[in-house]
Amino acid sequence: MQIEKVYEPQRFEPHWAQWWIDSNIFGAPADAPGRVFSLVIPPPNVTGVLHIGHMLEHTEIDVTIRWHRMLGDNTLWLPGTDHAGIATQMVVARQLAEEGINYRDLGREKFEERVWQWKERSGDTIKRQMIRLGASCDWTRERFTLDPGLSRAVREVFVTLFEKGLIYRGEYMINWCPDCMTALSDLEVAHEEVPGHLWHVRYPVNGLPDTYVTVATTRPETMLGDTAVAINPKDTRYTHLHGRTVQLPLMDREIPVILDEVADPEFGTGVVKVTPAHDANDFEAGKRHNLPKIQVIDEHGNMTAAAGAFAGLDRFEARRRVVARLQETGALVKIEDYKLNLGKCQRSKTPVEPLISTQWFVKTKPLAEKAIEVVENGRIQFVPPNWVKTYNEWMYNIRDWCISRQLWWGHRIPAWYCGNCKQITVAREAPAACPKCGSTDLKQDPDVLDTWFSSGLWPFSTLGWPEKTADLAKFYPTSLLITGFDILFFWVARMVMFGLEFMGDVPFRQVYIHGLVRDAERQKMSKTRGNVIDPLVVTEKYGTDAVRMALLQGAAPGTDIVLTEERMESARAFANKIWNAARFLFMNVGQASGVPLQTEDRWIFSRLNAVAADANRAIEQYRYHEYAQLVWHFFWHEFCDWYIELKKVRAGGWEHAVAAFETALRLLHPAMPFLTEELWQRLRQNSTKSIALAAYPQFRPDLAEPEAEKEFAIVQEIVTLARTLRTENKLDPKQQLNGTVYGHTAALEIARCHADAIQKIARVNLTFQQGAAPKAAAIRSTPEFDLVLDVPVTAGDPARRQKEIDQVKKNIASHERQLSDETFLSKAPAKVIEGMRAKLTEYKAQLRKLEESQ
RNA sequence: GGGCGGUUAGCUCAGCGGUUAGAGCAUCCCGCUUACACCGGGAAGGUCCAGUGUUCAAAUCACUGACCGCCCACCA
Repeated sequence: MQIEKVYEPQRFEPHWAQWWIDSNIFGAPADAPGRVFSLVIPPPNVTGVLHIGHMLEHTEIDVTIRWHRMLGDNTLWLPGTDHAGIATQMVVARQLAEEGINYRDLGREKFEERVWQWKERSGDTIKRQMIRLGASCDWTRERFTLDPGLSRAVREVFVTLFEKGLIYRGEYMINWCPDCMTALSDLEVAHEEVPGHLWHVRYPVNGLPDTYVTVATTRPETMLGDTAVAINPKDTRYTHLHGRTVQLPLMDREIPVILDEVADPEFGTGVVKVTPAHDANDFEAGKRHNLPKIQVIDEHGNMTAAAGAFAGLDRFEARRRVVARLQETGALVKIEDYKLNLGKCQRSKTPVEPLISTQWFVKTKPLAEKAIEVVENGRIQFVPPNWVKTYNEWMYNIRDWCISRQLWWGHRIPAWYCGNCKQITVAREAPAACPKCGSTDLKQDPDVLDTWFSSGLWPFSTLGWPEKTADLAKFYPTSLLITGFDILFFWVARMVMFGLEFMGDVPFRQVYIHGLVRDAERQKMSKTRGNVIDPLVVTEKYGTDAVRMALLQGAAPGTDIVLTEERMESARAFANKIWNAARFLFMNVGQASGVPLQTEDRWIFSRLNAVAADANRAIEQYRYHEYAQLVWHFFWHEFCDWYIELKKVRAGGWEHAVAAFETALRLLHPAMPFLTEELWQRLRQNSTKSIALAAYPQFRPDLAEPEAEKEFAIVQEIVTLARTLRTENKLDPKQQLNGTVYGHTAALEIARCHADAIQKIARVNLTFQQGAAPKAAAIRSTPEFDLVLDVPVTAGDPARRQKEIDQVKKNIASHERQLSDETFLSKAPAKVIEGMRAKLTEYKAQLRKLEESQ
């Protein structure tokens, strides 16, 4: 059988990627019997191409998915993409801006057309990338959040929640991004600590000459909208102000002193200005005291007419001017440096402006209660489990969710306004006439929904809900969700709430939270840092399998993943190693078959069996790094370094080697699907179509061969010690040496059995002697035997020998100390004591040998 | 202000109560041994952040502290 010398993944990876799809290897029939495993993809945003973080996520998902498929489960990985409202709208708007077009001038319809064009391209790219990365999804079930079916689900959910009173519309203080020109949810505001100032401003008290109250503020420009100052009712310092009013500087407006808990006596002067229109706390205080709300900043972030002399100014310019004016008038008492937590728009990084606005909200408390319960009672499990705390923290302190966005790209809110009677009608489809007055002058709400509203329905909307589909019956609840912690609240939490509310069941049974991909310096990857690893580039350079393997090697639960060129290089070397092992096997297969199993054959099958047990457990527990290391170590350091090397010096029996190799390929397949498919297809000793559908190796007690493992360990030990002695004594690696093994009958018997193999591998001709070894220069000892090489007496290394003796002495001392300790003997388990005694005996024997041979 | 994670070999990380603490990469030495130089063989390298405690036994558990990340939070 011919196979090319060099591993060139680019030659076959795209081929198998396409073949898997053409052969419908990954389709999950809704009517098949048997155990089901289902997972919906965290839909990537159609904002562009996939980055390395996606590749990590998809690799982890793919390993688990392929494993389940090979276990024989009816396995579904449902792929798709998210319209990502605000993010995508910004991308396209920016693109238009580069063409010199303001997207608003284009008009809503034309703009939406442009976004759809963008979506088609981005969606295609994402799909192509995923296919190239070997993601074993069922593409016949691909979904997009704006698909008609999913849009219907959105309307159904909206209307139902509205009818239940869980969605309401009202005027509240919301986070407003003056740059994106839309309302945001609390989650879309990123708080950042920035240096700022605390300006102390004094307000004259009416009716008390030369009396002032000093307030401290970080936003002096908002004072133009002050409608009160507040003091704490318990604050005895200010009882003389009760019932009074103060004069608002710059505006010359008389505002009341109110008694309210917003004022913290401990902070600043204990007096706080109240701006109900531009601060969430003040908004609440204003409601309590029936204060007027004066909006001095508009949606563009500019000062309104109500700001008097400052009208029309940008809010930051207004701040400078207000401060300057206060200074001039002597109202500014003090400027203090102060670090403040500035809320910025997650997308545009613009400081968010708290504004009063009429928006749609989801009443989240009732939904959250159930969502907390299912995690508490274990119906949903988090891996690693510490995420439960984070999840609960958020759920217990949940606040209502502002879901309306003043954008064009997204799901239109299913509400219609009557131009005649102002009635608002919420409905699944556009009503023909106003149900209240019969007017046909109806306008749909121009706003769209928060992207996460539709993402929250993803586990069931993608399966056909609200229709009662076979898919839904078969695959909901999904088995597992694999995603990043950054969208735990945005997405995971919402899916749990919606899933419970509309399906009456959890959306998934387990959530595995993966880490972040970082660079060699542990830095987060970002475009601005210029340290991003492009999946397409590295895939082309090292092969998909190698990149997957490199990612998996770092993918320990609860940790971030460091990905470096070196790691990918070494993973590629691993692939090359397997490739060449296959090449060697193929060259020899067919030669002298019919040879019975040798010790090394029994050993490798026994090892394979043990690795199968470990690999299954590792994947099951999402210990991808462990799985990667297991197969890596097995292939390279057991199969190649020992097994093949031994096979070389045996006559024939290659069919056993091929059988072991084939099993190992199946073990490796979830990690490196392309390489394993390529080699497996070349082997083709199975009637199964693809290795992706072959059985995943399982542990079988009857395949364990402890005697063969023990026997082989002695062979390994003799060979390794012979090599050590050779290097230590600076001997030519090619020189054939003579040596003697001293030891007890059992060990000698084994050694004698494999003398020919040892002779060829270690290049030592062995003789065998019962009993202890005499003094020799080149000697190495184990508890089982001594190995002496016949080399010039001068060649030894006394320093190394002394070091070894010291180490053994130290071990003996510590063991003796332990074993003479009464408490230890009375409290430690017998197994431990026994083990320690045995060890002590061994050390003593070893020491004797070392000293005798010195 | 709360919460979560981390601190182990030069680097990146495993290990998370019982033998002399491991891996990959990097380093040093020797080898083009007829699958593979994307290779083989050998070696060197660690007071497991500090302190206190629990325990017969601690890198591993608890507490305290230091330093580094991250998340959440309406004190002006």
